Amino acid sequence: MGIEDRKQRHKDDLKETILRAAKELFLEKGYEATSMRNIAEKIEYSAATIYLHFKDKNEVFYALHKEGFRMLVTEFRTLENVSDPFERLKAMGHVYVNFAVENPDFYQLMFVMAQPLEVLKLDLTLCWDEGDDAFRVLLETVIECQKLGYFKGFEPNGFSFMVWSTVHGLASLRTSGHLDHVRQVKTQMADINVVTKHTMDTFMSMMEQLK
Amino acid sequence: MGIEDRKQRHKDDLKETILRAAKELFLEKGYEATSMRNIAEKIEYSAATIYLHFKDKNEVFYALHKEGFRMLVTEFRTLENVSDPFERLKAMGHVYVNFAVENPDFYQLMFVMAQPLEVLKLDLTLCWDEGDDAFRVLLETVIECQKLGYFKGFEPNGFSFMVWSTVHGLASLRTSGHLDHVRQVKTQMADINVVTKHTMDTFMSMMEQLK
DNA sequence: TTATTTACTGAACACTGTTTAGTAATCTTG
DNA sequence: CAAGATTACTAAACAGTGTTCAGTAAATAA
Repeated sequence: MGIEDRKQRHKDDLKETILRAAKELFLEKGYEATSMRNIAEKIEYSAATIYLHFKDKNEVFYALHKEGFRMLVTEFRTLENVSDPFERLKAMGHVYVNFAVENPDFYQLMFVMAQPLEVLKLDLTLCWDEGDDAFRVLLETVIECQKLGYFKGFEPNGFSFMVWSTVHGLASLRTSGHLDHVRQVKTQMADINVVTKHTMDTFMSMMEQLK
Repeated sequence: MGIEDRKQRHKDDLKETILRAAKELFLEKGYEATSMRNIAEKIEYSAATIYLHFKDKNEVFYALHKEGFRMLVTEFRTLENVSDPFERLKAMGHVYVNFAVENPDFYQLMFVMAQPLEVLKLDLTLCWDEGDDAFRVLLETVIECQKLGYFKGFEPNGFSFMVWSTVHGLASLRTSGHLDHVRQVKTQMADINVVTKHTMDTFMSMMEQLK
């Protein structure tokens, strides 16, 4: 029995071990399809043990939610050395959509799923700190662009929300499969990556014309 | 074969009764939280009976999915008498977002949830006919706008995908609560409806400048 | 040495979607 | 009319779910 085997080995941070296993399973099979027993089995503990470290399945979810934002913000940080703010804005768009495509479950976790109300109210400041960071980076980039003459006459908050909507909308339609469906039925475009890029490029060149 | 007709009618009645009950429960408690037994209980049949009319829970879902699109397309049709295509495009945006705000579960059902792959492959043409209709209406409006000099030099498919992304992104961030969260933390805007409208107006006036 | 705390688990509870074997009632046919 | 076939339906079971809780063995403290 695996449980007996495990007792022979020494234990370090069990909470972290649970998160690593949960992350792997979530990214592999999705949130709904991963059971607490699956996670427990993977780390050779009983399911009940997870409840000693996390209130419920949602709390495991939110720990990873936070980690997802750290990943995204880290990727955004690598763009800090792109000096031209409009080029940076374009790069941010691509990083955002690529992140969604490469980590669809994390993306779902972070931006698509509606937050259960209790957690939203209690952890409001806690669990979205990194998300707010990401928005702040966007807003600052928009303001920088405006200093260079882009988006003249637009209120920066509204403009940032609009950019976020477009990029998030594209990421969401892309990862849900709806974009691909309409591509197949309505267009002659070769594959989903072409459509994604084409849509993004259309938006970027639209913004470029607002110089 | 009047008797055959009557039998078929009775069968259709029950199928419709199931859908009405499922719709009420889905809109009230959401898809995941509604069980087949819940639906059965509501109409005072056994759960197994539902499986005589629908292959599985997903098929109930897709029947309503289709109905949601019929509702949205119906709302779009009322805009056909708006003669100016750019005004019509703006109105479509508002109808779309309002639909999402007023029917968040239907919206989730139609645009947010990732389609289970089997159904996507089998029912591809069937279950999204109305969705494709909605996209076609958008595409035609974009083309009409271009005839009036808007969006010059943009490929209409890509432009339509971009418009859809933005409007869907706004609807999705709005209904998930993320938009409201960032509003609270980052802006001084009064309430979520103001932000939603402001974001939409920003996008519309951006498009207007492409004349 | 004894008492207490810690770390963990097996089993149970109340659910879930789905299948199947079976039952009554109705319809068809000899 | 009687017997067989068809229909409409269901109770019960299966294998799974998230979660709780009583209980246990080991480590630590008194």
